[in-house]
Amino acid sequence: MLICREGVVLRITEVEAYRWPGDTACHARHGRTARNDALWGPPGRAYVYLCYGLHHMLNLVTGRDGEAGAVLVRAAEPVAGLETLRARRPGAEGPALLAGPGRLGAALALELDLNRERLFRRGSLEVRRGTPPEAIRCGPRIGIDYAEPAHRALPWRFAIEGTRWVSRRAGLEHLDAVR
DNA sequence: CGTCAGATGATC
DNA sequence: ATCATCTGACGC
Repeated sequence: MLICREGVVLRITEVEAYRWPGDTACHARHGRTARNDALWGPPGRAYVYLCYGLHHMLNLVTGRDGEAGAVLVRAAEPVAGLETLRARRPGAEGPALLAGPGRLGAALALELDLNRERLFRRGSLEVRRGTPPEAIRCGPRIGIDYAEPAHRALPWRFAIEGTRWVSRRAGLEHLDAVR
């Protein structure tokens, strides 16, 4: 899948899945609130939130309207608009540009007002179908120490086999082959 | 290589 | 107080 924004085109290389009920890593675990409302809404929209006061995180809402589910985009590789990306993140080279959800948010210049944006139509933030990966790996998600152990162990992080565009704290070597 | 603290702000 | 992170500093 591709993410398009202001002339920048990225191919998604790494994601994590979240849902509620059944997953205490999910933001929806304490119910529907102003912040996570988009997570409960109709699929195909963005769920954007600020993490640690610094990083804008991009999720694609997946569940049916009224159910909470989303995919966190953790890394991507550049397809077009490299000049713009470099200008937004001076000094960053290679994976440091786009590998990691916070870095990705900075590279895309995400803002909180993109929350609830419809993604599968023309707009300032858009998702399009790209070249499907040949093989995928999966393994545990990252940065969810607060969740129940059984949910921490769920293999719900996915990355394209062989890509170098994977978040630093969570390299491909920790993931199992899926197909 | 590794571990660690601090940044920083919306949210509950 | 908490937090789906990142960076730079330090120690080995």
